[in-house]
Amino acid sequence: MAEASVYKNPTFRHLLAVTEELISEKGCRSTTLKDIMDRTGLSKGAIYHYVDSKDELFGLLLQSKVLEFNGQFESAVDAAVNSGYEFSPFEVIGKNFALRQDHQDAANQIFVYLLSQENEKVTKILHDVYQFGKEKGIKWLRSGQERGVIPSSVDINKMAVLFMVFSYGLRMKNILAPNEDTIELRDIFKWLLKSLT
Amino acid sequence: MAEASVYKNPTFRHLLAVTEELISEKGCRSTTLKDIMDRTGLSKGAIYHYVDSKDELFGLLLQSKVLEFNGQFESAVDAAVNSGYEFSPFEVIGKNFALRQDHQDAANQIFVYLLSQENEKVTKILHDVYQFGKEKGIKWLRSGQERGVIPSSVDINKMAVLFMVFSYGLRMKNILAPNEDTIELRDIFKWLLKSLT
Amino acid sequence: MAEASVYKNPTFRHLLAVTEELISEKGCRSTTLKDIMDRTGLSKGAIYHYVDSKDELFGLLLQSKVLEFNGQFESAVDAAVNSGYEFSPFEVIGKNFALRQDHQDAANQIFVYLLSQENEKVTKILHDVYQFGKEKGIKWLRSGQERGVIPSSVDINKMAVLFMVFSYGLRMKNILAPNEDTIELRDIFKWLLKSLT
Amino acid sequence: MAEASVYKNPTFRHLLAVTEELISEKGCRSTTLKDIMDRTGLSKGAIYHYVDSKDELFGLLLQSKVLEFNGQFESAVDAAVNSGYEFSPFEVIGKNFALRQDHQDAANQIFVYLLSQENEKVTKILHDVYQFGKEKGIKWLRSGQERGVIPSSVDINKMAVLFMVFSYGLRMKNILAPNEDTIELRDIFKWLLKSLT
DNA sequence: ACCTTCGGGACACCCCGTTGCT
DNA sequence: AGCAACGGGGTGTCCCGAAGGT
Repeated sequence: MAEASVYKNPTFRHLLAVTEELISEKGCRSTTLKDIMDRTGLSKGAIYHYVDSKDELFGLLLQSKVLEFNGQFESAVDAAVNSGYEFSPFEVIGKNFALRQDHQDAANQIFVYLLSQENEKVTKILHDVYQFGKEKGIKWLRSGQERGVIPSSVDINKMAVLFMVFSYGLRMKNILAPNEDTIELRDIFKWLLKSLT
Repeated sequence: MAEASVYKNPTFRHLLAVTEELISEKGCRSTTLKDIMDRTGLSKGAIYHYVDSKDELFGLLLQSKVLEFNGQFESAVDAAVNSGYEFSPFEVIGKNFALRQDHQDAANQIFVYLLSQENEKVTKILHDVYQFGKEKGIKWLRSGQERGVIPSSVDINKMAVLFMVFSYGLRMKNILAPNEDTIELRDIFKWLLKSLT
Repeated sequence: MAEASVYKNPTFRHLLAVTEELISEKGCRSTTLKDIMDRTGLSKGAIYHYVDSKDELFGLLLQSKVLEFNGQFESAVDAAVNSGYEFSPFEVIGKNFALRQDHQDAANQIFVYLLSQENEKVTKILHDVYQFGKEKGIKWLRSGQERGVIPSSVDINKMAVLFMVFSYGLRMKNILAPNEDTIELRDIFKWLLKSLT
Repeated sequence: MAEASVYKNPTFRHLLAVTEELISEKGCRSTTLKDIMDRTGLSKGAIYHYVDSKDELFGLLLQSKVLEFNGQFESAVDAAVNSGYEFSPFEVIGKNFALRQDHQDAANQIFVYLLSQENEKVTKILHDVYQFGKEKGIKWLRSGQERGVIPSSVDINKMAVLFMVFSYGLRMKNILAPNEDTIELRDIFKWLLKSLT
């Protein structure tokens, strides 16, 4: 998950912002290059100067959102730790889960859209996003262990993977059956904790 | 999940079979109508006589695979029950999980592909597939309860939904990171057992 | 050089006619698909229904012109034979040479344009056109031999190939240096006659 | 055919060398500016600093090859003259013909490619190349006349033009029907000599 | 002089879906 | 039940220009 430097370029940032807007409005499949051209004011050549394909554009947008989310996450953890308040990991991670369940969120839409992708670059981005989430989870779990909230017997790595699996599964469920069978986060936590001790 | 009668038509069955082949070979996105036309020998008009869009074709193929899988599942349960042997639900459900993790499987590819879909018909099919899986899970859990393998305190419905979420999540994980963090079936069984008590 | 039947379709004939017009006006490279669409009133899809690529369209146009020219040639020979007049082969072949030297002629432009082509279909068409010309030459030479105008010692096949080479060479020269070193038809006749004895 | 001085610049020479390589490998049409950029390591701007268009680049490459060939030709003639050996024009000119028949040769490919060109600069280069070849032929024929190998009655200019026409024609034939109807050089010489005396 | 980054737009081709005829 | 003909939108490739840095 490197080369975040690209995201500094104002034209490129604009390109990403517009793309995100459009995806939120009309979804990935319906967002055409022409739409992007029209709203950014950029030409096809300009866009293809920054990316190699529409899918890569979507992929980079996803990556940027993940990167951005990471910043928020880190700040939240730091704040919780430094404030001296009781460390409440469930709130932070809960937000993460909540976001992941928001079907309209552009990042989620892109994620799902890119899953059926053969493109190598995109595959790499997707894999990076997964790794990134897992590592973040590990970090958070470890922090919980240090504070005694999570039993030290728990296999952190396995637990993190399980978190990811559930997180992704929830996303899918929310697409398939948005308003039925709402799952409470506390149920999942209960389940996971029980399973892992 | 009705109108399975359509699947009787030999031309349509041929159409589905060819489509499945192609998807297994090249993936959903790369499978074009032209490919299908060439290999079936059918013209565009003939294909559109059976379906309204390519996505619907994919959707119906997915549905047919689910229906087919159901038959196998029911037989397995019946066989286990009638054989007088110890009821071994984990084997059956394990197969299900295993299948869902097979990234090459056409049904899985279609499922993922159709997730990023706006089409109403397709949404319905996807929802049906979800419901179908959930109901199957409920049936299986209830059967377990009746035999005393599963404690009666378990909320069958909630548990079935959890299973679905977990199943879908595994599928995603397998696409994103196929060879890392492999989750063993035995681990899954362990968790399931623990969570059920 | 088969499947002349395609040329019966009125839409396709129109397509060819318009393409020929455009090439005569602006040359091959400058004739775009949009030009053809605009003037034929056909859509992109309609055009690609008949041909697989622009180059193939050009190739088929060339083929049709050669076919058409053949008809004229055959008639001319028949007329000469049947009229009882002295057989004057040079006039007919002379016309051929003259046509080949006309740089503006669409067929010539296409021919030159397609020479730098990798496309397999196009290569085949070009080769067919060559063969076709050679065979026509052979026929004509043989007919001359039967009438005693051409000595029987002449190697008909070799001579036909020489004619082709010469014909193509003239075409090139006319593109490269249109107004210099003009080669008079009478000179060509003189050479041909001398070389034949 | 002036300004050979440009060819001294090492970057430009590199540019030409790479372009020649690529054309030999993939042909003119398939050789894109991007290919050239990638292999030279030069940027678009750098390339356009030396040439005004891709066609001009190809044209200059052709010119450089012709210039280079000329050096070899002159040396060969001088060597033949000075060595005191019997002047053997057929060998030298034969090499020329042989080269022209090599379809893979980059110079030939470019030549054919540029024929269908409207660009003024390119037209000029092509014309120059023609003139250059003709003059070389005249020089050689005159030398042959002085030595009595060629009858003095032959119109040198006309003969040179005929040579060019045949040379170009052979090139075309070789593209169209590479392995059929191989023409022996001696046949052409025989024919030309007969025709011109 | 030499080279780069950024940007523009024309173009070819692919691909899905519709229509009317048999 | 099946098909040829057709429409037209979408993507990515490609050549090139402009502005500016070294």
